Amino acid sequence: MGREWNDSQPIYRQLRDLVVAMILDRVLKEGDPLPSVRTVAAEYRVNPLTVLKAYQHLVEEGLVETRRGLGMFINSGARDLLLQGERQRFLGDEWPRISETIRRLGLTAEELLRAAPGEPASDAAPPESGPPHSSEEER
Amino acid sequence: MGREWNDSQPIYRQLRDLVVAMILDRVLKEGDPLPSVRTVAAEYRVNPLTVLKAYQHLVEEGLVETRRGLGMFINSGARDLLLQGERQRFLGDEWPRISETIRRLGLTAEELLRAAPGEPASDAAPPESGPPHSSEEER
DNA sequence: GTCGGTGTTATAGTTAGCTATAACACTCTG
DNA sequence: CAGAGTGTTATAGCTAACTATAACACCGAC
Repeated sequence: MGREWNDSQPIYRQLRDLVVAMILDRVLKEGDPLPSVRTVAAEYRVNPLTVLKAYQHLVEEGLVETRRGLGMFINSGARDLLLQGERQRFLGDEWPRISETIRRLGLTAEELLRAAPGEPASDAAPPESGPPHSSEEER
Repeated sequence: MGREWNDSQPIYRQLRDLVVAMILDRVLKEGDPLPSVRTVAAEYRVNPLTVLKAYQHLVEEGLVETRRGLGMFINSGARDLLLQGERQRFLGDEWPRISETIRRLGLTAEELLRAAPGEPASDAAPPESGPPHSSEEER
C-alpha cells in the first residue's frame, strides 16, 4: 500500500504519470472511473488537494472527463492520444538527454539490457570487485 | 550565453549535472579550476548563491576541492569516481523507469537510434501523416 | 598595504509544492 | 427527504528553491 515518492519530481506529477502508465498498460480502459480523489489520498497518505491537482492536469490534457457528483472517467481515445503525445515528448525531449548520458558513461547495450526490468538476471554471480568495464577507456 | 533551464529540476541540480558532464567529457580535467561562482552567475543570469549550492554539492561528492581565495578545482580521480557512482545510479535508478516507459510506448530500437543526438538524420523526408507505427498494437 | 580576484555568510522577500481542516455543490440510493 | 458518495473551493501554515543586495575573509600581484 505504501508507495515511495521520487524526491526529484513533485508528487502531483508522479501521480499523473502513474495514471498515464495505467492507461497505456490498459489497466484503466476508456470509460473506466478513476479511483476517487479521497480514496487515493487516503491510500497513499497524501493530501486530497495534491491528488486533485494531478487529476485536473489529466483533464486539461483531454485524457479524463469529470462528471459532477459521480467521479472522473477515462475519455475515449485517451490511449491513442497518449501514445501520440508521450511518444513525441519522450523522443524529442527526454531521450536525447538520456542518450547523451549513456554515451558519457560508456554503457554498453548488454549492460542496459541486463539492468532493464524483466531481465533482472545478474545470474553468474558477478564479483563485486571485478572490473566489468575493460574496453571503454579510450585514453 | 543563454541556457534554458529544465523546469522539472532545480537549477542548482542542473548546474551540478552540467559540470559532471564536462568532467566525463574531459572538457574539465583533473586539477583544472571551475569557472568562478560570480562568472557563472553572470553568464547564466543566475544568483551566485544558486551556483554556490551546486558547487558545494560537488565538494560533498568529493569531486571538487576548494582553495580559499583561489577558487575550486577538480580533484584527482574525479572522473573515475564519477564513472563508478553515476553508472550505478543510472543503471539501478533511472534506467529501469526509462526502460519501462519505452516498453509502454512501444518504441522500437530503430526509432530510438534515429532520435538520438548524433543521428539527427530523419533523411528520406518522413511524411507527417504517415503512420510509422504499424506493428505495435497487440489488440 | 591596496586592489581585484576568489569562496562564503547574512538578511530578506517571492514563489511553488505540500499539508491540515473545513465547508460547499452535485448525484445517485434508500 | 436524508445520507453517502463524488469533485471542488477556501484558509492558513510550512518548507524548499530562487532571487536581490550587501558584506566578510582569504590569496596573489602590483
